[in-house]
Amino acid sequence: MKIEKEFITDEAKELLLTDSIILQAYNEVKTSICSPVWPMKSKIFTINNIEKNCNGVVPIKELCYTLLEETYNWYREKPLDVLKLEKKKGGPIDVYKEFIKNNDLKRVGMEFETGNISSAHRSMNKLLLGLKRGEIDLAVILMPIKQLAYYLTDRVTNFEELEPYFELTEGHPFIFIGFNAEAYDPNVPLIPKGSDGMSKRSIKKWKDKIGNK
Amino acid sequence: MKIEKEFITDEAKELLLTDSIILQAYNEVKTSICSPVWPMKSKIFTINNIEKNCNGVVPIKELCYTLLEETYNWYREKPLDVLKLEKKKGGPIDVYKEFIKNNDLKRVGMEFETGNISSAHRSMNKLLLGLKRGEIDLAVILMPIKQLAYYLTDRVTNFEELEPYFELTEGHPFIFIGFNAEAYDPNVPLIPKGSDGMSKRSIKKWKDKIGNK
DNA sequence: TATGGATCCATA
DNA sequence: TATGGATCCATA
Repeated sequence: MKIEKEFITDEAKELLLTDSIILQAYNEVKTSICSPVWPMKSKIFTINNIEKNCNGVVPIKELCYTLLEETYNWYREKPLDVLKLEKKKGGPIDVYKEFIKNNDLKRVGMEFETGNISSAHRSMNKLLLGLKRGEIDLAVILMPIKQLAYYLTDRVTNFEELEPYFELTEGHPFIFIGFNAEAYDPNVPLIPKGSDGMSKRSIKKWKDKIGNK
Repeated sequence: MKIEKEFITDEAKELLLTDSIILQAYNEVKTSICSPVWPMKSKIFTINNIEKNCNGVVPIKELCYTLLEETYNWYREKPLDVLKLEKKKGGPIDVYKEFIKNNDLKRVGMEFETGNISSAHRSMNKLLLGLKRGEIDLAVILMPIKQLAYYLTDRVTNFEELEPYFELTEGHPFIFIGFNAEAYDPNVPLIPKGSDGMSKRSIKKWKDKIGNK
């Protein structure tokens, strides 16, 4: 997979220039989102473009999550205190990591969005809530660009459709990343839809880490 | 239908106390959301509660829209300039009216939310964008409360599930209204799902008004 | 029961 | 093609 579009708020730009652990976080994210390949034994991600909406989305995230969790030690499903403890309502952040260096702690929350475009608004709002409440220091959303989304499940999140709303994150460190396949080819296998494509690998959840403390 | 929960930001409270046309808008909205009945010849809204998720949602909005459009002269599908003209991306606001009195113009944008809960985040974000850009002066979201939503299509918007995110609208005049059925009865007809329940009545669209100018 | 998601529909 | 929506699924 490759990164093709990006929007970085001024606050995030400033952090990337001045904070080496934030830069490390950003590099881990970029390496991870570029790691998915298709078909599985290929070196690049080639999407079947035989017709509109012909591919499912679930397996796309697989390798990215694996790298984040197993190589870079990010966690999955980190609850926000504001939702879990204070309001007792609302689910966790998709991916999360705490970076510590020289007594400086930086917490990064990320959402890998392949759900319906409306779901991306919830992801953005959740990360924004985490930023406003000071529970994370940087927010990231990963999503396909429109050109790729055309061949995925109808109405999945795409960079261009969320873009008009990026300005709602102004004043906060936020990074939006739009990824694309390296190649389009009607002869590669279709990505299965439905639960067939669901990975059975158990995920590295935040609550398991907490439980082990 | 009846109003059972409500959240009004400080800015909206202030407007309601000081601006008589905003108060009028609010009263029109309240009267309209209370107007739906079921079954159609009844005086109240009684929902079939035979089992979880047994009713569709589309016909619920019917009478509310009718009153807003035909009695109170609200319009449907008002585009925001920021989306339509500037960013050339994104759809219109669901319901809209301009109130004018003594040379004072107040524009109210509203969304009647019966889509998936994630869709309510988009509605909120769109109205917020309209407020931040100064294209509307008051935003309103209408949605079922959880108790009612339990008997509607799975995962439809409900007041309680959006509630943790209300604080993202702080600093702006925003009103959230949660409605409920007056009665629950397993013997009233189910509200049909799918397009069967879709009204064929043509709606009073903003662009038609503009076109007639 | 609660929650994020995945999928396809209807209309312009 | 673009966009809001309606519906049901999977998992905890």
